[in-house]
Amino acid sequence: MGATIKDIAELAGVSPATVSRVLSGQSDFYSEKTARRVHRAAKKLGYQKNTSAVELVTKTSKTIAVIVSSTQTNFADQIIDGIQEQAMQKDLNVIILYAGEKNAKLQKRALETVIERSVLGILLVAIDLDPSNDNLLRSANIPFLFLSICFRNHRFPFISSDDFKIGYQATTYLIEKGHVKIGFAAADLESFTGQLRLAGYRRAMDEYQLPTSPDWVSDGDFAYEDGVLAMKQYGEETQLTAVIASSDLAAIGILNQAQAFNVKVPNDLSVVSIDGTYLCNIVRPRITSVTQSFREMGIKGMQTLLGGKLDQFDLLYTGIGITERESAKSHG
Amino acid sequence: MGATIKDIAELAGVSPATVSRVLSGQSDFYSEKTARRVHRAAKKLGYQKNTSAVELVTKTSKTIAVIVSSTQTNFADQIIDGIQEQAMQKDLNVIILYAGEKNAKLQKRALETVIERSVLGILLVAIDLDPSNDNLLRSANIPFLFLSICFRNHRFPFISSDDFKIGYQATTYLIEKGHVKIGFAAADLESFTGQLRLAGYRRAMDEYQLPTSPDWVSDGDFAYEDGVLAMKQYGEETQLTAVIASSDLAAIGILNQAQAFNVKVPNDLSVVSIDGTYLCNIVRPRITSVTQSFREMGIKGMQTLLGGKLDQFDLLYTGIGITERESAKSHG
DNA sequence: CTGTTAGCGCCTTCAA
DNA sequence: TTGAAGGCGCTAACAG
Repeated sequence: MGATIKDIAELAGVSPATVSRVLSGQSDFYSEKTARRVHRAAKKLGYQKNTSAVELVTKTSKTIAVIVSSTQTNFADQIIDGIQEQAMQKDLNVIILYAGEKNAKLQKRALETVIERSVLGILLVAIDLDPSNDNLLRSANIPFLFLSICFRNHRFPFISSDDFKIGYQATTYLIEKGHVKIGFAAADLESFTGQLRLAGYRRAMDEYQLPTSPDWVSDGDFAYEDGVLAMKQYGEETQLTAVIASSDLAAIGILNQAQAFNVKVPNDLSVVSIDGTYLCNIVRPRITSVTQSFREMGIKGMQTLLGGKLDQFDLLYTGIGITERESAKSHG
Repeated sequence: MGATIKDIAELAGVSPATVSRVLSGQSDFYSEKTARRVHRAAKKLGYQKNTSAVELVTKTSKTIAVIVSSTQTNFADQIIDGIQEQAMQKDLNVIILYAGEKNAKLQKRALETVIERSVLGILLVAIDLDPSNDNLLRSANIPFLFLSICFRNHRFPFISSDDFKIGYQATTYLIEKGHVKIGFAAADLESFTGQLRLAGYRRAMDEYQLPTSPDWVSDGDFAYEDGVLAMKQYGEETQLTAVIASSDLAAIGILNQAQAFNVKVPNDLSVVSIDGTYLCNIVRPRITSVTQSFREMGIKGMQTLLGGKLDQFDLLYTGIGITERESAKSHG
């Protein structure tokens, strides 16, 4: 293939070791003169460093791996943006791998790929790791951190929004707007995230001594279709005056099905979504949301990952906040 | 770090060479018995192959790299899906890197990262490579192929939709619906893609002997805001009865600004977008689009990349088609 | 400041 | 079918 440091050494009339020192920028260990000679020779030969060789001997890599749950998670972009920003700043490379949705085999494959390459660190974005892969990840001896997902019992270190608070805040927002009958739609109730949010919703309703009904809670998977289904479940003549959607896409599903029912948002029904991605701004009516700090999640994620101490890592939540738009209004 | 084949060899009572043969599956070169022994030892030690070492000696890698222009290109997901499908099938790993939007430095960085790792092949999705990086890519001696972007004069091999045809087809569709005054909005007229589509639009208008006006063509960058701006440029009282948007997001921008103007879509104004991603289905009215075969682009991309012969590669266009939805209707 | 030497973990002849 | 030996390209002591 390409030229090696040996070729450069020959052309520049120095030893390979010197070339190595110059090229890897170990300043103070070579003279300006030889440095220039080496660089010139390298350029002339179109030299490209062989990362495999470097990593083989140094046993460290300058790339961090991001494993994402699928191509469909529309907020992952923001998290990755934050990661990239930090990587740039710290002169690290980032590679991204997809691990599908709840697919143990794909997860394993992605993990193996990055472990075999002994990356510097692994960030897992919205990955609900199959327990069969726990050991693989743990025994690799590579720092890792989960992003945008919560675990029970400190199974793994993670950074996420406080999902209980998300549910709580969305609900109190609506209650304080005068709503009493509030739906909770399209979250995956099997997931810890979904359960936390639901718990937050229930707590808020309880605190205000508002009755709830199982019919108001619809199961799903955070998807557009789940929003549509939820609205269908509530029905054309629903008694609900407000709904909390588990994601922006789910909220759009609710909006569209409401329109099909000729239920007016926000006049007949207020909708609050969770996430607050750009989608909230481009649909009409715009969607009021509990907005998560995804970009910050990426930034904090990188900082934490690189900061070490992941073993004694104690829960870090990134901020959330209500962004008011047109899809929710006061009731009564 | 982890165990090496030497450790395994010791534990299994064979030579490292044998372990290597067993683990890399060179069947016919070892007995079942030793194979079992080796595998058992490997599992016991939690062995993970050191990819750096393997690649250093074999000089080949089983991973293909995908470089994407940014996290914002919402159709890239579909292309990547297609790529992943093929990779899965051929037992290849894929890593994804972002190269920003028109950012020569980021492009260079991404290229270097993957070249240094001597990946099997490089797929560049929606990357308008800065000329300063042409040489880097070419001299790496790694097969590469551009996806979803066109080049003049065979600068690089690519697979894309036929952008001229896209412009032409969108226009004739509207003309045949009776529209005469048709806008062409929010495409980047500096890009070859934008120019081709515009040429297609003009050809169609010409063929039907329809006059056009420079005012009907708005420049932009395929973004949501460009759609909004285009509609503002056309104005509340526009004479246009139809507009072709350069992307789904741009179309949504047009929709929203039209609504702000109280211009009814499709009654007062028909809108056709280019791309046909899921966004077309979740906004109201749904958007009629010239739909591109992004997934197929990914699949064909992988096949072509791996098939070799990229030097004598002759243009391959993936299919397009009109998907009728509610945002466009007959005029007059 | 620079050259020499010895591997990193693995694959691959070559011989046995 | 297996083992021994050499080397991939690079870095890291250790001398000088």
